Amino acid sequence: MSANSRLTVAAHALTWIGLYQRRGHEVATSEQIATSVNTNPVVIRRLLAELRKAGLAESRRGAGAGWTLTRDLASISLLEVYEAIEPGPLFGLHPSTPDPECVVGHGIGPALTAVYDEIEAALRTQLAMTTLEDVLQGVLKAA
Amino acid sequence: MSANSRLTVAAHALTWIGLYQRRGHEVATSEQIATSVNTNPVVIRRLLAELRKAGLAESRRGAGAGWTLTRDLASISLLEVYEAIEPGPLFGLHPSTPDPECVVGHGIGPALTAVYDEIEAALRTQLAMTTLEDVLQGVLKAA
DNA sequence: GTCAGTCGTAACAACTATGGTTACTTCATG
DNA sequence: CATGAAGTAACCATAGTTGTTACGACTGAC
Repeated sequence: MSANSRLTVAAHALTWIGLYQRRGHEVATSEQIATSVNTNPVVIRRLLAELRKAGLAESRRGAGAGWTLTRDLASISLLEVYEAIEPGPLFGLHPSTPDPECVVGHGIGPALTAVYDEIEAALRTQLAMTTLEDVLQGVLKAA
Repeated sequence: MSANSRLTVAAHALTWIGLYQRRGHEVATSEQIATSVNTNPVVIRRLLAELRKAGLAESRRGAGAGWTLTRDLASISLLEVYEAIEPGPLFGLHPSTPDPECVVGHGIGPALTAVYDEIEAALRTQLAMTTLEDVLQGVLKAA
């Protein structure tokens, strides 16, 4: 898979809004964010719309419109961002149901599901350990 | 999406070969494996070819041809299988280089890379904890 | 009320990855 | 030589991601 940049762009956008608000601005426009991310504003709006569904961002319409965070950067973990934008499980099972007559075909699904569950739990634990405030601090340190 | 079933099919195929050999057979054909996985033999051959490059499987041609494991199931971890078939990193960075004039655009790459490295390390640690023998035991227990 | 600016969304194209299928070649053993 | 299976190329279909254009909906400023 790979080349899945959705988490990167989402973290970038939220961090950008957070820093912008911290500097005294009320709202950030999708065009401003898109300039920083180097993409199209619609891409930003689509992604932020998913984050809004998860309660992480809000949007205002009309004149002087734009995006705001609903919470402080320090209270948003990468896990919340990940869950807001990544629907499916990390590893999928078989495209077609394997042969139930075969011992392996019959038992491999449950066996792998147990393993995958533990792996995803570890992934989530790791994602939960980093907040967007941590990301912002990393950004400022790198600058 | 995910629907990334490559790890599932690879683990299934290797486990199947291992059990088949344990039962006294010398080689397993891609058609036999494909029947258990419920897919096309070419799909199995393509995937096993990648595992052969990684040194996990071997193939014999000609009459009486087929596939064998190079090592015991207990000595093959899911991490080795994963690395043999998943080329890229779990999370990608930006599709286009973000704005270097922007503080966030400039620093977000290194900041996220550090985070992603830790996450992948945790994923690999978890994958390394399970061997194909563990998978086979789970399969037999489920049956 | 009008206007301007911005979000909300649909629609489309391009690209990539995955999965499935057919067809043909290559090879080694009996 | 005949046979059975791997090796591989060539497609097709599907789905996800990214980028783009276009247009409607909304709201604050005037």
